[in-house]
Amino acid sequence: MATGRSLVRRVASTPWNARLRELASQSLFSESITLYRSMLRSGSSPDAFSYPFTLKSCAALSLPVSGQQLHCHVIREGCVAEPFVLTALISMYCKCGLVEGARKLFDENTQSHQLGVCYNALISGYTANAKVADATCLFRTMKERCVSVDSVTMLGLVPVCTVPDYIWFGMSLHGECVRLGIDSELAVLNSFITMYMKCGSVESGRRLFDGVPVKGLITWNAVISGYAQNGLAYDVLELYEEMKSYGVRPDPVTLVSVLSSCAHLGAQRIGQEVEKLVEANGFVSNVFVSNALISMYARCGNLAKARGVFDVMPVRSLVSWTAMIGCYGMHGMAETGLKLFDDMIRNGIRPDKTVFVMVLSTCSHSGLTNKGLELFDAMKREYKLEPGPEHYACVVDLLGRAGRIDEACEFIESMPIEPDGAVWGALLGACKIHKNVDMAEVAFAKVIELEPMNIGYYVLMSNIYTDSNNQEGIWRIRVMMRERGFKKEPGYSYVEHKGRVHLFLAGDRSHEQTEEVYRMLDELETSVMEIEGNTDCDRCGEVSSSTREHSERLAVAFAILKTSPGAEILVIKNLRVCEDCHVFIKMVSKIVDRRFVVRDASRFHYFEDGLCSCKDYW
DNA sequence: ATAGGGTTAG
Repeated sequence: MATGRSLVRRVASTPWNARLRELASQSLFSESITLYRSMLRSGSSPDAFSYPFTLKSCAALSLPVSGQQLHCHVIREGCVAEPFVLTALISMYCKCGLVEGARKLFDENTQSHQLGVCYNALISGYTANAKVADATCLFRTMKERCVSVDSVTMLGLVPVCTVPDYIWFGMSLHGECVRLGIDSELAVLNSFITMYMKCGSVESGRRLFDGVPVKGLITWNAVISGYAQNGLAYDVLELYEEMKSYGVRPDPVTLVSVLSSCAHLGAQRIGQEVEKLVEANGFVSNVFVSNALISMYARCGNLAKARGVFDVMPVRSLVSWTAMIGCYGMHGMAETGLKLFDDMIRNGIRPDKTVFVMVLSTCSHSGLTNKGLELFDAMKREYKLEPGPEHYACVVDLLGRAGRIDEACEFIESMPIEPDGAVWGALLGACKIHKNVDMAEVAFAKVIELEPMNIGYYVLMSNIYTDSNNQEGIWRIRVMMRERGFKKEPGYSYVEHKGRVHLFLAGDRSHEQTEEVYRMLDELETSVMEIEGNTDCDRCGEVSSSTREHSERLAVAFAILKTSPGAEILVIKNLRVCEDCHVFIKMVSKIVDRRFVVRDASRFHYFEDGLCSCKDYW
């Protein structure tokens, strides 16, 4: 081809270049690569003006082979030294995940050492490929060589500061931007807002956001997704409304965060509104959006709709399968979930660690002990995945629930990695179910060493002592808790009503209809043969308040008051529904003849006609 | 004429 081509009369490349540029600027990347190919076929030879566009297309589509081919052409045409071409090549290698190749190019062409854009391309390449040390190191080199740092350098560098350890570095960068006078550029502000949010400094991020005079869509998205990532689902919905009131139109990124917050809060009505918007704007083909829809419907208890979204997706990602499988697990439908897992494998999708967490916990919730152990084995042997602490915790849970406590202990001892709090916590939970006080004390000592501030474990241990009538033990736990000075009760529940989410806290009286809610609660309690008690509730963490004021009861009472007879009631609880409340809701479902769906931290409970879907309450 | 950049899920 090459020799043949040189015989063909060379045609001026300018019209080709203009078209290449047009396509690339419209993000029609594969079209631009096709055009480049026909350009070669027609006998016109590309020049230094053709490559940047074509390389950019390879970068955008992550096509390393085509990119390297282009690199060869560049060498043949002798224009590697051309700054625009060199930078485009470096960027292409980075975007295709070949950072070493990019670095080699950078080192070999020393003229790039004075070009800020080359540093910028390489730094953002390091950042995108999680090479934090290389990124910061190159930034230092850049300054040593007196190459000027600009806002694009910052945009490439700031995203490395997304772990709390790097927040100081991030703040120093912020200071540097002020000195350079680029701290008011919108993109720079956006990247710092994101940085603070990802480090968990939600207030700092919000303060920066409030100070931005003209906010862009990404500015709004940065805070909305930051709230979502920090579990502030309520604030997400609030800010989303505010954003719309300013006339800013949400994009798929916004809607993904909003949907995930609806999932969190059980706000199906709001989620459905978002789905309408998704359809109206043609975002249905966006995999992120569809995955978020699946998870929203699943976590709102609407399995059929979740499956409906899943079934019509033209392209499913691993995340789509994982969300769907996890959703069957939460609903106690282990068979369907495991069948879907098999389907996934048959479809040639390689499982990852997360999907294994889903299938393993599905097995343990449904008592499929051996099936779970089999899968754990297959994970290591067949799929060559290194189990993490979360997988070990699942296996301990699997063995523990089945009453195989000794095996669970041996398993922990044989672990090649250090067990974390969740592993010992799973053992502690098993000891509660099977009333093994001695082992519980061992597990408890370990677990509070690893997670001293997790209140749930203290409550669990206290309840194990309660079950065995060990007054001294109960007292000891109380003292420990007092010493550690636990603050307010973290138990809360949500109910959605008329497109608004109502939040209830244990013993809380700040809800606008508190009077009515408590009256209804009293009424229900008179009807139910109430088990009075001030015992600490197992795992639900709502300590030292009477169980009769637990958040899920307030939510139930409110929902009965507000919704029409016959309507199903969905209550979301952040922790676990305690035994007392479980019994209470069961009885209420008979008295008021309503169906209750309660989603707690790990699964769904269905209450109807005095019965509950789960035999064993967790 | 041409290069480098910010937000997204289980």
